[in-house]
Amino acid sequence: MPVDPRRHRAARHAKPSAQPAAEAAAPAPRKKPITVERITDAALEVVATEGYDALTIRRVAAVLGTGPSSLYAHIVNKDDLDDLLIGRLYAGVVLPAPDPAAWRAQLLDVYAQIRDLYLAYPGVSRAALAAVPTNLETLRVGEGILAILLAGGIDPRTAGWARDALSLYVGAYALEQSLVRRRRAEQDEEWVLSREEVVERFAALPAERFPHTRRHAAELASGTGPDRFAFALGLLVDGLRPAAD
Amino acid sequence: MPVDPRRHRAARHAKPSAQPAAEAAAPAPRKKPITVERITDAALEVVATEGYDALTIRRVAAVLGTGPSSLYAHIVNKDDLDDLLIGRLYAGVVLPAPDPAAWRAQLLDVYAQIRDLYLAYPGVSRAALAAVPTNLETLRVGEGILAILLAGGIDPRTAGWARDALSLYVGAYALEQSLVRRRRAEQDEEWVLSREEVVERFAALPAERFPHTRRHAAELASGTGPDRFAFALGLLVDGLRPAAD
DNA sequence: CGTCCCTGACGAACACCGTTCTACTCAACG
DNA sequence: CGTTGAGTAGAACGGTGTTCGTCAGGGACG
Repeated sequence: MPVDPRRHRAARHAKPSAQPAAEAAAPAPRKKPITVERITDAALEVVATEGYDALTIRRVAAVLGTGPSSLYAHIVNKDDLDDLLIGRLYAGVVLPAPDPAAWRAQLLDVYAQIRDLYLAYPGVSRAALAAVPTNLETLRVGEGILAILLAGGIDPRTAGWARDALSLYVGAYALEQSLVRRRRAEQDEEWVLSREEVVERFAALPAERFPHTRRHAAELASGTGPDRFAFALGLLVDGLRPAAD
Repeated sequence: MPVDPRRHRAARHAKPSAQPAAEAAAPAPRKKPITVERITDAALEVVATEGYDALTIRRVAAVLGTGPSSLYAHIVNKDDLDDLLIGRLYAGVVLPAPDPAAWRAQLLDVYAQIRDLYLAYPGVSRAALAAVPTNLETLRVGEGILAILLAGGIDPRTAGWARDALSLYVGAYALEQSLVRRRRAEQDEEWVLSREEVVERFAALPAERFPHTRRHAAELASGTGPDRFAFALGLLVDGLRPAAD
């Protein structure tokens, strides 16, 4: 049995039943052995250049110059690869030391980091939304966000729920934004629209069925992606009131 | 050319350049011809019973007792099938007559309908998040939501952005919820956890790296899905203030 | 009535996907 | 030197979306 990648996977998650985990420091590989490290690198490269939809086992194997079956000695699954990927991504999130005076700004900053990460790797937010929540790196970021909220005087239960809501929104926002950009990139289809076209099309709707969409077409199409992002996060964050001010 | 399903697709969306669209009312099909209607029915049935992941062209064709290629005379794409699906789903959403005195409750009611729809057809929210926003049925529901917000005195631009944010959150919520339920259904894996197990695992995290997650494990795992849904929607909706009260 | 033609249905096939089976290489160890 | 076992792969299986070429059948027309 080739070391059983399931064991490696377990080590990347909150431990089910504290095992000391047999230490095995591989000392000096000679040529270029396939490692979880290199697989993750290759996967990240694929996602960065071609988007998450292009992230297939075969594509990653091709980057490493081998066949698909070679990866299965190191990863369990495609799901496992996704897990590796978002672990690596979240490892890059820098968490501020919680400052009770600036908790809102700190929160917005961390989520802006996550958003930019998602947008830099188009489509990964899909994997992030589907990720098992016990990945150690996502737990680390979650702990950091929780720390900021608690420092802001938010009670623990509310903080946990707010963290959930914010994470869900950011994931969905990035997913939609990635889809829009992809559609814009494949502009061979006629389904991509400029802002003016959207306004025009809304304004052309039958007045009796779509009076408001018609009348306010310009306002509906207004605002850039980041504007809408800031608006939604503001709504969520501003609704949080420190307990016993 | 077999009628070109692209034309049918276009008819289901906000029109790009108002064409009268040649009327062709097929009067009396004799046996059981394949229609867009029947394809949509079959697709809905598959999703309801086996989830969105099981929705494949072949699966739908099998329900109709034919091969996969037969569908391509009526639909353009798998994407088109998704479009049909969410159009049908949204057609079932009932929109209240906007009441300025009850706009918050009306808003929550409509989004609860959408949430329940998504949860009744596990995974469809993925298709909904990816849907082209010009589908006529989604436009109809969007118009209804907009009407409620405007009746509540929200200014048009804010209303549009709020509608976006709410829709994104509801979609992401339903997606995550569907995934959780699916994982719970395939409990052969050890990656499914009861609430007690989650608390236990959080409490077992290293104290120096995860102090808050550890201490507030119970609060973090508290609350049912609907609780968290209501909390997040409350946060978003309560942040909206009628202009010039 | 006979013929044509066009529309919808469909089987086969293509390229790709995740995953598994099996064989093979090759360094480490007794 | 012989054995072992971990890591590397090639081939294959069953699945996916989509396209191609064929074919039946019925309405239109001479």
